[in-house]
Amino acid sequence: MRSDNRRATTTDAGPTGTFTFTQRARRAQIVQAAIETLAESGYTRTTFSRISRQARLCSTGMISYHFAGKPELITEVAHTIMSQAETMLEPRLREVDTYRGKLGVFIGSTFEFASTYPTHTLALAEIVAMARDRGSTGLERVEQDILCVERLAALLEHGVRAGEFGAVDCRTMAFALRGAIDGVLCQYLRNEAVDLDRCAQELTRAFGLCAQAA
Amino acid sequence: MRSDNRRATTTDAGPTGTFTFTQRARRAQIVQAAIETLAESGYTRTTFSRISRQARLCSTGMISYHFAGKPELITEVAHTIMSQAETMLEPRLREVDTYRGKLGVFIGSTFEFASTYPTHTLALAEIVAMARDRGSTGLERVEQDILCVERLAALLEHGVRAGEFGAVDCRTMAFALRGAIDGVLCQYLRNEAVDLDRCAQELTRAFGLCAQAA
Amino acid sequence: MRSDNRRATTTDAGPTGTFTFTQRARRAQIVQAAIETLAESGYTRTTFSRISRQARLCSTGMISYHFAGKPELITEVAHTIMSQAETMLEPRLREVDTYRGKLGVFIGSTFEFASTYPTHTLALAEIVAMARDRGSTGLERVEQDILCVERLAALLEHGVRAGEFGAVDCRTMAFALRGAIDGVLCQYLRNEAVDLDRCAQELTRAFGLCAQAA
Amino acid sequence: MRSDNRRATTTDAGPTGTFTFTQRARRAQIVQAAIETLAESGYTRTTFSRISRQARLCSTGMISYHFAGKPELITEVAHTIMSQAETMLEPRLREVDTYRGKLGVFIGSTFEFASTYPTHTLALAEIVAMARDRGSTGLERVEQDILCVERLAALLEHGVRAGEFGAVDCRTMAFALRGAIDGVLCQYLRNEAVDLDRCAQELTRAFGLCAQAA
DNA sequence: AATGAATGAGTCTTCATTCAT
DNA sequence: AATGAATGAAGACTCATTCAT
Repeated sequence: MRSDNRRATTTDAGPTGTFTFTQRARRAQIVQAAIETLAESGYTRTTFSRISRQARLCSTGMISYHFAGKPELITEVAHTIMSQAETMLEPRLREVDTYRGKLGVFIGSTFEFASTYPTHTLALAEIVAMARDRGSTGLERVEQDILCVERLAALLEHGVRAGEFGAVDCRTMAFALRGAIDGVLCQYLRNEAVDLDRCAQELTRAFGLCAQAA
Repeated sequence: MRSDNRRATTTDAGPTGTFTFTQRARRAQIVQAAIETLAESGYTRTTFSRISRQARLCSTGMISYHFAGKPELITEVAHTIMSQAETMLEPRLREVDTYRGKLGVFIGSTFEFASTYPTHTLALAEIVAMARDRGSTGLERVEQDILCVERLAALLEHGVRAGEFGAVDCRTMAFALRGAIDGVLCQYLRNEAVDLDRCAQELTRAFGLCAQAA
Repeated sequence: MRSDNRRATTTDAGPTGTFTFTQRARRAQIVQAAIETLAESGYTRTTFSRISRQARLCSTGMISYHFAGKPELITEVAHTIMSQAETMLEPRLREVDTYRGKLGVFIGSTFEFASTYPTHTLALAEIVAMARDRGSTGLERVEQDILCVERLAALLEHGVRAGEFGAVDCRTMAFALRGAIDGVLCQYLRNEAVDLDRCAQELTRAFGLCAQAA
Repeated sequence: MRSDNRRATTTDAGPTGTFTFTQRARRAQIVQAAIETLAESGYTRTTFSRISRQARLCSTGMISYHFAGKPELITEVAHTIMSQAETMLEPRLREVDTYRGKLGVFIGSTFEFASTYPTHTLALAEIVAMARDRGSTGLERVEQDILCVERLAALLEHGVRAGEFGAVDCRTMAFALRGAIDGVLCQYLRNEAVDLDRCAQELTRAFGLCAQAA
């Protein structure tokens, strides 16, 4: 647990909490190392030892010093990656008017993020697996955040209301689409040749059409 | 590793190997307890001691006595569940002639299996996560068996050749469909209300149509 | 520990105790398997499991059934091998009159036993190692028996009294000779080419002469 | 395997590897405890838990923390003892010119080491037994180092060439001498009264003469 | 007389966490 | 602020021994 001697003098009341400049830098360094370790070695082998080895200038003790525990670290890793993906997605979504267009942007942007940051995507995939496991304490929140399909469901919902999509159970379709995207990315990250652009088009059409004729 | 004590006298040259009646019974009991533990506590917490507690009447040594190691146990669990799903799927596939029909049967039967055996489905999902992790040793074979989309890809391929489906990258679509199915099941297994039947229809249509109009 | 249900009906009040015909046969079979296992797999790997596998027709339970414990089994193995060596040595010793001659016979016969029964010699060597270990309970007696140099010391003593050898500390020289023999056998059993005959002559002369000129 | 936690910052590129001051101290402490345990309890009972008990202040985890595994610990123990013996032997060998003299020094110094450090000698004897066992993994290198008679064989060889010793199979004689020394030490370490000095003289003469008259 | 099955104490090892410095 | 060292609970696995049949 977080050592009591770690006190913030310069405060940073952002969403990441209250940390000094140095602390934020260290946390970022550790998070980066954790991402690389997750992507390279996989969930089970992502131990504090490996992470600290990856971030050449810290010991396992330092990780415990900067993070309240493993769940906090993993949570921060997940949020870091997700907000990065968000950064790529957000402006593109705003450029498009139709919901079908937004759907295409969503899928395409997700794929592009994966091809631009495969390490981060792999790491996030490992965390998804980790978080799905009801054995990992402290990751319940992350699980909700990661697996969250609310945004996607809302997009579909709006599209339905706008008459662009058929009347479907949007939440379920969101889960299906989320799964489909992950399935394709899984294939892609396994170094199989995948035409992500074409695939994005096909998925967009399939999920756009799926309930239209119903 | 498997205790050298345990040697079969009554042979059973089935796929389960060469075991006596009692051995098969114990193995089945342990496998069942492992399934329940996986579903209930998740992969990380599925330790020999939890499994033995679940199976009530044995110590952790007994599991080691009956299984060569953790990978063997997990492998047997996976194969048990998969062959159970296969048993449900196989005859239904044969009842249908068209590939589109077969696709619908595939999705529907997968959903029905999940609703009939949610525990087994959850357990298999945990193993999938486990197997994807590059950190787990000895599960490489299971990984291939579980994550295998060959069957699905072949079904789509045949459908394309028969002119029932559009010309798509069948392997990628198989990954997408596999992912979509898992995504919906994920929602379902999280105790959310899902109309699996309707969802099966929609997915069937979506993936059946997806490239037809191209 | 020896099961109480094992009762001798036909008695055999020999040095091996009181056993029925069947019991003696089983014990011999197990002892033989133990010898082979010791020679092949070495001390640490000589477990009841391996022994019972070597003796194809018995389970580990049977070994416990026939022997009071591991020490008893190992003890019997040692005595079996030693009495076999004795059988080869005894008549030859009687054929020679001088003590120097007897010394040569002792060394030569030991070497011949090793080349005739390398498996037994290897097994005995493993037991020697095992018995020297103060960690193996119940083998104290075996240790005394195996490492016993009384016979050799007595031979030297008689030779000294007869004026054939110089006045040495016979017991110490017996230990040295015993060690020298084992050293050479160690080399021989490691599959190195050794001219045992010539070596026997040299050792005989060396230890015969060693104190003569003193 | 060696915990990844433990990483040296202060380097020590000696034969002991790269360790900090504290690490070297702890390793030495554990090695010392292991030596005592080996000598007192014997090889089989030299478990991490006994060693840690002997070293009073550490848990078994600490041994794993400082050593990559049991083989590494045992190897370090062996090398420690052997280099200690070497330290005693080396300068004495250089003081003597004749090979016969060197032979005497070798035997005498070995005996003196044993009488000065009986615990270390006992411990090394246990490791020899351990290393001879084909069942112990990871000790192959130690086995070669410990059982190595090359040095002795070379000494004899040089003596033969210099005409000081008779023409014998030096390697075999080295094994015999090594064995003879061990045999006597075995007696000595069993608390029997042995006149090591006189014995050294006799062995030197015996092995020096052994083939001279041939 | 024999066995297959079960046991449980004990093995080495891993790892997040703590703590003195 | 940081670290190296230490901890100890928990992990999988082994094996001589016991026991009902």
